[in-house]
Amino acid sequence: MKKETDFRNCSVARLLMVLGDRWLFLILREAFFGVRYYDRFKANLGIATNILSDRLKILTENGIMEKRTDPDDARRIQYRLTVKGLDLYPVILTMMQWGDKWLDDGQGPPLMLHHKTCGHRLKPIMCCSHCGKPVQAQDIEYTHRDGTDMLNPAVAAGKKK
Amino acid sequence: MKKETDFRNCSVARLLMVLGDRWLFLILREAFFGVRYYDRFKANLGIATNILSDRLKILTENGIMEKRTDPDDARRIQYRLTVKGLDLYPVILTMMQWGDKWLDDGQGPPLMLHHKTCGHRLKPIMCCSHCGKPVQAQDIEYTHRDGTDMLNPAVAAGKKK
DNA sequence: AAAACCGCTTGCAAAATGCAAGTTAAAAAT
DNA sequence: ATTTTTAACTTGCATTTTGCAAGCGGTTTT
Repeated sequence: MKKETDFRNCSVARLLMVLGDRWLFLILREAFFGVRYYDRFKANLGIATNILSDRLKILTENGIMEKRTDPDDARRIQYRLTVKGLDLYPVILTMMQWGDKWLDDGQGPPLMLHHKTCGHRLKPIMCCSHCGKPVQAQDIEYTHRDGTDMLNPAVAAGKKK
Repeated sequence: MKKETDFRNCSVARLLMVLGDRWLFLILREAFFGVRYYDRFKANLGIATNILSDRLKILTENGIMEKRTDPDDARRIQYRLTVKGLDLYPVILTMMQWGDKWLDDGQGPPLMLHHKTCGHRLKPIMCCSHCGKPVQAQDIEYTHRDGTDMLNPAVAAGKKK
């Protein structure tokens, strides 16, 4: 995929230009589980060292993770999620939920989430911050800020071809 | 990435084994915007034809989209999201939101969402279905169904190394 | 001082990608 | 009725990306 492509000036595309790789998401998943060290990422994911260092570089260069030398051992480097990185949690959660629902092996979800705040098992749902109702694809309309037609970006809104 | 890898029996990893590619997500984005035809996906994304047909094949083989011949023109094939595919909406939405927030070009979000149900601009948030509060990474605890330690999967839960 | 360990880098073979050209079947135009 | 156009691919090939193995340079332990 060419980096210079505009992709209809869309935030999904922008995210994918940074995170469009399986390994990146898997590293993030590990990070959300609390993993912080190179060798642990490597061991848990079975990822090749060159790929791992490349991906960690991408994540740090994009401000999603940050490097920190371990105060107890100067050889070790901590990789930690930044605020920007922590903000990716809903993406990982929604992925997990879809996998739980549609890629089940018949034994139920591999991982259970517990919501410490309320003490119950977490079932996350996407809600409208205004009305509080769950969000569904068919309830949403789109408007592009530059007036582009969503279905045919070559045609400006309101103008007929 | 090797397909046979288990990846700690995680739903995120399972999803990524199917959807671990930029193009797949971009095709899905188009589909959620209402795009249904091969030539429109091609034109809107600027994707090579062999890649597009390959990705559409992956999506249909995995039950995320389905092919349907157009009743008005037997040459044309409609690609539509299945229920399983529509269920990926929260993933796309959370991606969009993160991009809006962290990859802003200073002009605000490229795309505005309007919630038809309540008539207001949509700002989706992840909530706990039980207590209704927004979900944050630090409020969640994990338990693996097979007792695996999240940080070190080689160690069973409760056992010290 | 020697050995072990951590986080890489390098070399190279294999796979994935992107472009252009060709193919098949249906529909529209002549 | 025949030719032309259109839609959705497929194929060939050069370029790029990936993945494995081996090596390397600091830091800590022995």
